[in-house]
Amino acid sequence: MSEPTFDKVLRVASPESESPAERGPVRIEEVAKLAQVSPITVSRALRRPQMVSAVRRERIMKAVEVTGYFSNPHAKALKSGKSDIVAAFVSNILSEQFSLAIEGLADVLEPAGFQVVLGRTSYSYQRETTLIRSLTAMRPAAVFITGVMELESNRTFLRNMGVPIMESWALARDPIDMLVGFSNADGARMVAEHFAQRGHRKVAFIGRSGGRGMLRLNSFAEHCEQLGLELCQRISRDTVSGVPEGREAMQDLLSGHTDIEAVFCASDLLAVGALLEARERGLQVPGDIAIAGFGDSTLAEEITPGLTTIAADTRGVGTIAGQMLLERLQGGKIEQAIRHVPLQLIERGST
Amino acid sequence: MSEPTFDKVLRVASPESESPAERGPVRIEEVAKLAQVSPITVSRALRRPQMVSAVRRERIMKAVEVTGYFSNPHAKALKSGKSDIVAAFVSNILSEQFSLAIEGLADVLEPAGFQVVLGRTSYSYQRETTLIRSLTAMRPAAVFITGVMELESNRTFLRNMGVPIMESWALARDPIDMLVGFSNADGARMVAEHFAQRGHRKVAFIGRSGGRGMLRLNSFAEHCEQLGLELCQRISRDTVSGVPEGREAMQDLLSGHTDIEAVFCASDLLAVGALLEARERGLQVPGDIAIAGFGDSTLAEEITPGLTTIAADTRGVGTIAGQMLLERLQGGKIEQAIRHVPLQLIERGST
DNA sequence: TTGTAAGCGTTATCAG
DNA sequence: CTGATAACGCTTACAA
Repeated sequence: MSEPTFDKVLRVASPESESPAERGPVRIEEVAKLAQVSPITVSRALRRPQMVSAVRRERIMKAVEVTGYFSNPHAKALKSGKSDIVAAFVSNILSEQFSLAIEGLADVLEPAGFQVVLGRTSYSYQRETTLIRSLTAMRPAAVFITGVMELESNRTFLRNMGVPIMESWALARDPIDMLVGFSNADGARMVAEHFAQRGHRKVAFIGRSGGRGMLRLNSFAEHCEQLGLELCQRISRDTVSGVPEGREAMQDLLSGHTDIEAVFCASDLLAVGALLEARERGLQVPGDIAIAGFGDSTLAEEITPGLTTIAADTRGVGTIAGQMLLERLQGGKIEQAIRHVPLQLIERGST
Repeated sequence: MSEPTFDKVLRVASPESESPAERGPVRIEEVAKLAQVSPITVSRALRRPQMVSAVRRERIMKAVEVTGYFSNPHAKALKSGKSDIVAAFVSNILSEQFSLAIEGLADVLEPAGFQVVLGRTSYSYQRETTLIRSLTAMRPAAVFITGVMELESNRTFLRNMGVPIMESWALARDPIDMLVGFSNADGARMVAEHFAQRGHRKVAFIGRSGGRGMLRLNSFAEHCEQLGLELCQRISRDTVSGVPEGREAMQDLLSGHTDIEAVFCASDLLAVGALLEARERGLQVPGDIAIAGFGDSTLAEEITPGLTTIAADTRGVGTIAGQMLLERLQGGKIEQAIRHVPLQLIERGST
């Protein structure tokens, strides 16, 4: 292998007034000495400024500035039994939708002084259980979950922590504590109605056999029946929902019934796979077969033809979750523990 | 708004042998009492098992099991001055490439008992500086950065922390401590060579005006000259590199020179935007104009025609970073502080 | 409004 | 190899 070429990377000079040569972290005592008060007064000035007289408060703030003091979160957490960490459980950090929710959450919580710490459950109960142990060891101030905790033992464990817990995504009836989500059932209904409006009769479903996939299938099946649609085939897999899986599922579908008019895929990635496969086999989309997805990923917009899909405001889920958690963290009460975020059917070229 | 439909969400019964009704976290003292040793022996048995006799070690491990003890990370960090946290600075958690690197990093570090904590710098020096303060307050065991720290003051600050620091992505010459990256310059060279091979003469560039965009432009320009290609137009923007920006840039490009044969876009998203715009204006890709990107996002593969692009093993960057950090964390020495990850040109339909 | 005293749970240090 | 002791930096409880 030839010698790689180095990149000339930008370097930016320090702005004025930088911290003097670091000689280890500054402790509260140092600030106290400089401000001529006791350490506890510094602590108070920083946490509840109104508890300290204006004169001292100003002296303290100046001293904090000068020394570059930053409270040691471990000492704080050890003494108070509670940290400024909000633990967020995410099944898959590569998911655009989950990442958006985390962004929304962090955008609300970070300005309030909380640190969002991500834990990856990787869709595994084993990982989830391990993770709960290690994250709760950090004495988080609150917990957010992109999804619903399924294992009863983990639900109990979280409940017993005594901190605000926010589940999300599916609109489940009995959250551990609070929940913000959209109704998978409603989304599936919208697709069934859309297919019916378009005059399709013979339809099919592609999705995962568990979790959200199942929720979407059940509702889709139910509403197809109500609307007089014939659900000819249901392809449920136990695997990940990716583009390749969508292709495979479409192959299976087309090798069976050849008169399917519309397919509902429980995720956009599956739908994209299905769409690519259909077109490669010479089928017109939506002429020969209409395809709808779920999730409104960027892919749905960029692909040709655009993918009709169910859009959820996933960043909004994170934002609302953050606001509710913050309210509780600041001592407030939440009257409505379950918040519903409506879905929307986005019509594009694929149906 | 009509009443939303609730989802019937899966619940899974607890497996056998669950922790008994939680009555607050277990402390090391409790374990010690049960195992009939002193707390410090428990601590040792957990951290350096070989320092404790086999008999006691077993008694202790059993007691840990029975009580469900999990060491309090705050007490540990407070006393030892070092936590099990690895701080990871990411400019954008929505980026597929960065997320992959984080996955790779966490996959290596988590099994070794470290917690990867993400901080979002959002491409802002301000945010980055604030974040460094709050993350270093956690006394991380190591630091990972998706990118290179540019501000000199922040570089100094990190260096002074005295923990392993890993920068990444660009192949810069003088890292704070360690670095794993690929050569942006090499990637741009590959594209120039590819265009030359294809017989193109009049080429253009679209990218960001700073950071990686600039690196790629400089190298591209240099190699175009060497290869006898004419770099007719360079469109550099100061904004985000998204699909809409790619469209706009392509509009600008086409409103100027109309005889451009090939365009190198410094990111896949820009390239996708450019590609969509070109096709909507009735141009054949690659017949009328060839387009190449950088990054090999999933989009590059799924779009029609497939996007020729420079692929980097970004998960590999995270994995290697994790391995090197781990080596250092376990007391080892790293002889080669800079690791080069080769790039690869993926030929698809767009060129 | 401010300060004193004590201790959160762990581990470094030193003694045995 | 094991244990007693003290201390990490902060905040709760109480007192002034």
